[in-house]
Amino acid sequence: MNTIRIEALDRRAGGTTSEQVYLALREAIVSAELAPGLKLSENELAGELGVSRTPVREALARLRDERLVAIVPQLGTFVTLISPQAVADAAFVREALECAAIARAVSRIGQEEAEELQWNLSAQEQARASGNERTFDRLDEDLHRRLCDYSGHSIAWMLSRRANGHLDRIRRLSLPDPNYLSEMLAEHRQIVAALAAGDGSSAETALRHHLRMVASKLPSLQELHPDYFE
Amino acid sequence: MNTIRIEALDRRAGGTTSEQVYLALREAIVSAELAPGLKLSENELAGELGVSRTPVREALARLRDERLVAIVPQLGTFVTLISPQAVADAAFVREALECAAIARAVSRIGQEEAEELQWNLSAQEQARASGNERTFDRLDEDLHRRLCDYSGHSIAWMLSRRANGHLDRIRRLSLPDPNYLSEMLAEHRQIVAALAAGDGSSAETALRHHLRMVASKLPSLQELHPDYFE
DNA sequence: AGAGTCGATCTAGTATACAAGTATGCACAC
DNA sequence: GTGTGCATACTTGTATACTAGATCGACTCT
Repeated sequence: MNTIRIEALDRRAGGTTSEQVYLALREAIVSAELAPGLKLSENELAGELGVSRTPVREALARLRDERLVAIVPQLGTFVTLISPQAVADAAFVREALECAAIARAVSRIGQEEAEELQWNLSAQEQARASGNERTFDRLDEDLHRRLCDYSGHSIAWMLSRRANGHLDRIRRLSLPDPNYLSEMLAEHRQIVAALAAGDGSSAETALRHHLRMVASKLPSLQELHPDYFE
Repeated sequence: MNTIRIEALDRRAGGTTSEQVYLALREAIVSAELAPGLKLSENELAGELGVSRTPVREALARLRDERLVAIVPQLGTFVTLISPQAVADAAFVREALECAAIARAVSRIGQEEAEELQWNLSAQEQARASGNERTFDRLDEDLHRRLCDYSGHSIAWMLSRRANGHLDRIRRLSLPDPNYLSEMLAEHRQIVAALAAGDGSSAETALRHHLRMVASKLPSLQELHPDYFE
């Protein structure tokens, strides 16, 4: 394993050490700082992060559930290569869960919720204009989480996120594309507009289209980073 | 914690100790052998099962993700009470995932798959006739897993199962009801018949109805076991 | 020179030891 | 009798030690 640059954890921060390690590792993997295919070592990670193997193991176990790492007993732990099948799976799951959620959310959106969505879109516009990719990405997640929450089943977002590791990597790799942010923002606007108009069917269609757009970036990324893929 | 009767693990069995412990504990919780609300102790569980705390902790962490236990630091681990919200969440997730799966599966069902489904139904009929609830339950799971697998996204079943802890408990508590098996079997037949006929829309409707039937048992069970519920 | 074997050095899985925090119950003061 | 406070026995979280197995390289024998 090459040296990694995961910043030292702030152990005073909320939550347990395991949680901190999990968040740090997930971010490192999704951002490709820990490249797909890389061999990890519990010992090295523990050393890098200044903790013992125990919380590292707990974090890796969670990441395995998300298919972001593969743990092979007595051999090693590896950052999984981005798998087209896994990307398709993630897209399928998000489509199923989030479309079902938005269908239920449409009748539960009040003025307050509509304003929150609008505020999010405004912030996205600002982030796009200033080229702040990381902020845009967070707002993107926040928007989708809200859509699920408004359905009354926030579990949808938790599961969606948990199944979403491979698709998240695609999204993050797509961020440098100068047109990407504009595309995404336009699609987000469509979804919110349909929701605000109370048109559940259009909202669902727009969301479905949006989710498929993310996955559709796969081929060009596969060309750009062939060693990241299966 | 009262004495529990979890059978000793067969450590020669496949998989890691953690996996064995996870399966044993999940079965114990879903079957209500470990009653909702019960306080668990990592130490006692480890002693009962003849292993150390480490694999017990890994198993409990997975069960927490399924909302089957709640872990409170420095206080204790508890079998969660069955929560109507969690049951509704599980039903929502299964509906979203499995209905999306069956919609895709319908065009992928060949003769071989149809025969497998029919074989499963026959076995269910036998299990019902002989009153073998446990076998019926396993065949029930097998049927739903197959429906997901045939969609090409077996992840749907993995997630469905992971989100399904509370609903599984409802199903298991419903098994003693003498009419329950017949009802479920009839609904399974409807789903498979629609699939075999290539009628995706009917299959989806039948599956949706079927999943809602399970959740609809909640009120009567709540009356029967008031201490199991929130 | 080439092939096979043994060993050093990794790995993750498991067991045990230690640390920090909470609830409980008993002793003691009022 | 009642209330307060501390000691104790728990809890989970983290760190460390040990086990079994796999890989790879060097060395020996043919």
